[in-house]
Amino acid sequence: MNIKQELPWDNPRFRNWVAVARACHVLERTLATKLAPLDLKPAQLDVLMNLYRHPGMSQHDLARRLLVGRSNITMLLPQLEARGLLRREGDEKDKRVLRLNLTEAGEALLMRALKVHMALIEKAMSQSTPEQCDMIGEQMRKIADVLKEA
Amino acid sequence: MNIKQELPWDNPRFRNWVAVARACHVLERTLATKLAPLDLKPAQLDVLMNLYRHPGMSQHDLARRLLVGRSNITMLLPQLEARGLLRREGDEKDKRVLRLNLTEAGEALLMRALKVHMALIEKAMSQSTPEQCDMIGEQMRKIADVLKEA
DNA sequence: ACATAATAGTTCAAACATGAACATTAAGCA
DNA sequence: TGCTTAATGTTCATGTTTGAACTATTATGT
Repeated sequence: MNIKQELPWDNPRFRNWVAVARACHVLERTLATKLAPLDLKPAQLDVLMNLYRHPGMSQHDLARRLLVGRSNITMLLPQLEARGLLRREGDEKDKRVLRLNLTEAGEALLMRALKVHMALIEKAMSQSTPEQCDMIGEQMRKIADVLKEA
Repeated sequence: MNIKQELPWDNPRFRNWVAVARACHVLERTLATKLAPLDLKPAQLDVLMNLYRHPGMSQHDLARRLLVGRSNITMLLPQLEARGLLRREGDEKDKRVLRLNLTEAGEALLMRALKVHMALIEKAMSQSTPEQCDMIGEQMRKIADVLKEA
């Protein structure tokens, strides 16, 4: 009955996932400090990125994409709207939903922030070959899919 | 001068890292709900795990391992100590530091939580071959190293 | 030895995320 | 139609995380 042999730390999957979580954490914190000069938080950058790629999103859609609660979005958007980075306009057909769009200023700030974000990711992933990098992305997408049904 | 061609979304490294971040986020949220019956948060589990592996740690060491501020530890520990999961004892040599150790109850709860955590990770990583899994861990450790100097 | 630096931990206020309860609007169905 | 159910977004109370200022203790340098 050797308990230690059954410990997670002896399990490669466990050890390797811990490494993933740590890398994520470190990159997130680093991004936060690098974005500070732009007065942007990582969460806010996520919002801008998603609105750029999916103009006219509703708040609910945005919340689901960001994997956060709807109330979080409600608290997050007014700051960005007040800074003139995005617009919230009521949908004509469905008076419940608010359509979200970036402003010019929002796009401009996004582009500056993306340079920072991109540089950081380049630095982080520069150790991996393209094949390794693609494989990682592929596995991670599978993981997200598997866990969605959990 | 096609701006779109330079966008991060066309860059494999960027796209693949986004997948990593999403997978982490999903697993973290899932873990939180699965740990709820034990009245344990992921952050608290991290504390117990680190104290199990490194008995007698100081709060400062713990904070650095968890990539978190020292004040966070100060806020976090009293809850766990009040539940009898760990002990904080002053160091004899250096009266500034508090040495942290799990109690029996702490270890017992940790073992139960680890079963949950382990099962979740097994499920998530079951899609990857052992070779892929090891490669992912290796790359992630490199990333964490590279970013520490940033 | 003594003044200065650095370190460990705490406190506090502010920012942030969360989930439940709520109002408004839309959809489904008898 | 009218009634019930579902969906969108907001509000609010709670708990968490953070960073800066603070106290107490140890290290360093002259």
